[in-house]
Amino acid sequence: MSDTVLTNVDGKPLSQRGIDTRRRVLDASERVFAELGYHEASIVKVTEAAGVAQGTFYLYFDSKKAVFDELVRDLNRRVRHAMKEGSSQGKTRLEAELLGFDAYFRFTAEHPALYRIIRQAEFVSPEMLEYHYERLSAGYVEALQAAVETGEVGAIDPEVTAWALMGLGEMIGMRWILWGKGKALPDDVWQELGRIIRGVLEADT
Amino acid sequence: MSDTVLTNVDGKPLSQRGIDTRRRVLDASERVFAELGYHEASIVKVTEAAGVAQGTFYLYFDSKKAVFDELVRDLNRRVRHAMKEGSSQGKTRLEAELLGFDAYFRFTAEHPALYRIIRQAEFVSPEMLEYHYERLSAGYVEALQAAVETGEVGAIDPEVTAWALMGLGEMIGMRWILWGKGKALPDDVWQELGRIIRGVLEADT
DNA sequence: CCGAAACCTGAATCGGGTCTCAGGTTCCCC
DNA sequence: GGGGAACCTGAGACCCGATTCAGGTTTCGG
Repeated sequence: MSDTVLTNVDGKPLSQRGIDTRRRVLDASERVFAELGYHEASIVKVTEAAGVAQGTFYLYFDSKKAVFDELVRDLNRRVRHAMKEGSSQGKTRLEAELLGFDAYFRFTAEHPALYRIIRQAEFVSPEMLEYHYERLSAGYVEALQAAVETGEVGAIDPEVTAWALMGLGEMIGMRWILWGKGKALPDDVWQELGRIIRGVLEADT
Repeated sequence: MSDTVLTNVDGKPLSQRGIDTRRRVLDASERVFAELGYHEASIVKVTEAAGVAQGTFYLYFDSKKAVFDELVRDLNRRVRHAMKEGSSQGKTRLEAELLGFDAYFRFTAEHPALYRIIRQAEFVSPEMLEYHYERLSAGYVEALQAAVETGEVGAIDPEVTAWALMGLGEMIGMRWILWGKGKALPDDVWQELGRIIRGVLEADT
């Protein structure tokens, strides 16, 4: 994790003013891409939302796709951070897993852009789609692997289990957070999700 | 399920020749949309792939979005049919579930268009995205509900469980079928998936 | 074999998108 | 308070796409 210096398209480092403008454009991109989707989100709309001229966009990003890729990286970093933060409070693997899910759902509620942008990546930037899921699953795998090694959970396959948990969380999040009214998981759904995750972490006896 | 008569855009029934041409355009759409994505898939490319002129497209479909919607309905009908077919051979709920997954993975291997088109629906046609998942989950719910009622599985919530299974299947399918080389689930992954599904169907003791 | 219905054609219309660039403006150090 | 570096502007060059439509071709019952 090296801190990379922000640069303009020519590779020159930015002044504080440049850094701020770049951030404004990136944030505006998140909003506009999330609301309209990649293709409907024109550079005109993004720059309007950011309050800058069209040309300014190209001072900081090579292309429309480049800002999309960066958005994926940015959101990915942020969810993983939120999830790690949440799960770190857990005393057992199961508790940690549930807290991680909770953090994930909260993040989803606050940043629907995550879903909406990832969905588009399939065609806009397939490599970023893989990047996102690979990194997300890596976090799970690591934690599950550790839990297997300490004997806290039985003989499960961390890789397959990680992807299963990820898929299950994504779908539940879509159904109850994204499509739901309250922007939070209803209690009974949360209960049931607990049961399911418990089942998933249970090795054959 | 009423058989609907195929018509041109004015609502007139088609002759056999018309039916064939319409089908050619729809099939070409599936191929082109799956390969290039909705936005890159121009009507020019679709009609070229179908071997007809651009105008012909509009004899059978109102718009580019209309053919997309129909594609979703078509693929949805076909996966559900394949899954029902597969799971109906199962003697127990678990066995049926596994056979359903197997059918789903086979379908995915043969029709990657399913994933690729559904992903796009988020922005192209949100109502079709919901349509797809709602109908898919409905199949699960019905079967799970029945199994709960006969006491074959314990006190699980069919709705939440259905969406969890769906999400898990989708993610595993993406990772090992769509991204994988062999277009089939490796044995060890399949084993592990069995364990996971078993866990998901297990009510609290 | 004729006439109308059904089908097919593809150039043209119209709208809109990304990215460039020549010309300002602001900042900041000396 | 002057000057160069960094930053910003927005009109327009250039490209591409969905949809239409006036005119041709095929089919088929009688």
